[in-house]
Amino acid sequence: MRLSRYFIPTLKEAPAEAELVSHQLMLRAGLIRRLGSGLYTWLPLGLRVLRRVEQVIREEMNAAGAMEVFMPAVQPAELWQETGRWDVFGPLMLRMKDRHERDFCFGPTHEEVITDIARREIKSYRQLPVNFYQIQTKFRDEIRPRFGVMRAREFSMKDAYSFDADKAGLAKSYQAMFDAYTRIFTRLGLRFRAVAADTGAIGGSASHEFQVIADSGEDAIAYSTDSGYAANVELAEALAPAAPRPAAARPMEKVPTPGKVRCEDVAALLGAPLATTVKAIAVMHDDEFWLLLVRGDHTLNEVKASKVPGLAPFRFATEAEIERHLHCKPGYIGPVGLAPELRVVADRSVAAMADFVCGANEEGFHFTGVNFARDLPEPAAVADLRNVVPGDPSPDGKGTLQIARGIEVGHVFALGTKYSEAMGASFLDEQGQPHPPEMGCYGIGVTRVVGAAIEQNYDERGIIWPTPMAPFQLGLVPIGYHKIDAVREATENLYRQLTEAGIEVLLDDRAERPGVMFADMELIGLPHRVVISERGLKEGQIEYQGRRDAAGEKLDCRNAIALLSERIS
RNA sequence: CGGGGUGUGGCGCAGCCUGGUAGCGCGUCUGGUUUGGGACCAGGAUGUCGGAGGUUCGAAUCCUCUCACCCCGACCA
Repeated sequence: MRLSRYFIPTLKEAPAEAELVSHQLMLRAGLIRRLGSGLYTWLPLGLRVLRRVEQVIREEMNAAGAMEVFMPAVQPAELWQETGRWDVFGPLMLRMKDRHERDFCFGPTHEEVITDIARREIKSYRQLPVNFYQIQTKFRDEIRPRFGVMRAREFSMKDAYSFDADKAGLAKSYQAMFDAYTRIFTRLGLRFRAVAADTGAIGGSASHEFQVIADSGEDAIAYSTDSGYAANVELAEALAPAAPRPAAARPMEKVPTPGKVRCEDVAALLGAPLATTVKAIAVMHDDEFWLLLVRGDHTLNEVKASKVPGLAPFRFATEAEIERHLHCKPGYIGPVGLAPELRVVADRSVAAMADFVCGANEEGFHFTGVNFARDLPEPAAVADLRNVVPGDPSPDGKGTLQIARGIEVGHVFALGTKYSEAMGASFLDEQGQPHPPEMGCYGIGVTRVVGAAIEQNYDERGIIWPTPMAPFQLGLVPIGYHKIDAVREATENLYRQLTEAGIEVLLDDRAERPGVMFADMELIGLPHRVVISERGLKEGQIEYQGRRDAAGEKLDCRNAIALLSERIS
């Protein structure tokens, strides 16, 4: 490709709208342009990268036995009403009406559509197992689109759906996808980790997220220092403290804490460690008022809280509700002296505390030296309610946990029969008995992968593409292309030979100064660069430099093609 | 949805407080000189100052409404 006839609108300065490095670089390198909030046009260079990612995905999905299909982006509401998700999805789903006033949505996902195919077409166990995938544009009306293509509203996703005759088959299909994903992200040159993930309200037997490790990631993942354990913090279990609760040693006292609303402030005022305080979090389940207790230095994990029997779905209580039930303003509430009908759930670490500090249910006062059994009843329920923190013991008993940030680029999910049952899909087994197929679904955020790759691979000069994703393999930079015949001839010669060798070359044949060409080439991040100059040609040499190399290296013109082919393949 | 902020040429910004009819850098176009790290000189083009309404002799500037975009929050007892 000749740069003079190609379209790569690079920018010296990053537009103010971009905060994340990958977003800035994608704009500066001329990969994308924003159309509206969470909506991006992929320009030619960006699209080439996207196609590269898709290619790797297709190869590995096909190798894993999945078959590509292409489903409609726009879906009729009736399908979603069958599974009840027309109402469940809420404002995240973009809805529209056709000329007949029929309801449609722009598909945020495709379980309903593929299950509709399955119930029409899959009638016999002989047709199983089967796995369909597509690469499709999805739309999710995110609360807050941000970070460019990382959290866009319209985005490209590879989604696959497996159908099996039984749970053992599903486990196999799931593993096959897990392995395929591992190969895909490995081939793409990403540093990633598969982590156990929450199965959420959907249930199911297994779920893993594939997280690209990056400080800018929106997800927190916990991993063990000494074992393979890794899980999304939403899911990572906080074990109960190993030591039993100490005996009460101090009397309960009410102390004035005016204006001290946060645990940190109360602890500082009293000169007590934060870990000796307890915060009470008021939540509502319908009309029931619940108090959740976590240690002052811990934070509530809402996913875990929603797994407490009887609590889901819950929301945080309003100030008025808190005053009605506790006769006290938020900031001073606590578990002592509660009306018996109020429900209290203590985190495991709170249940092991003695002589702790908590709100006195009286504005401006806290209690110190509080003890279960003596000053208040033992908590009605004890559960794992908190987010793990670095240094917690690993749930598998090996080592301690550390926390890293990750960008979720893939998610595999064992669904079971939720959708097949809801939509009446069934097949006949060997005995002629009908069963709903066991389903799995498997997603990869294709557009997000591009952003995530940049987050992991850039320097002060620009992008550094992992080779399998690079839009071109090699950039050819002639110095004096338009002035010096020898340079132009050598360049054209090399360009032709490299192209014939199957290497994708971007030739910078613009009449630009060398500095501009170098800067642009580094910004767009091609892995290999060759410079051709008059002075080099006189020595019979050209100059090669890898994008990560500190300096160039001279190659003899006569065997340059062979040497370059070797490096690039 | 709540809070904050920003909309001025393709990009980055100044001007606004204290009204007088728009400016800087980059980019872009033309000519010339340059040519191994984002050149220099000269000349040029590009703005309904997000939109609507109002105040005023006069509005980018003041007022009202509105739209778009960005950031933060939604972990709080």
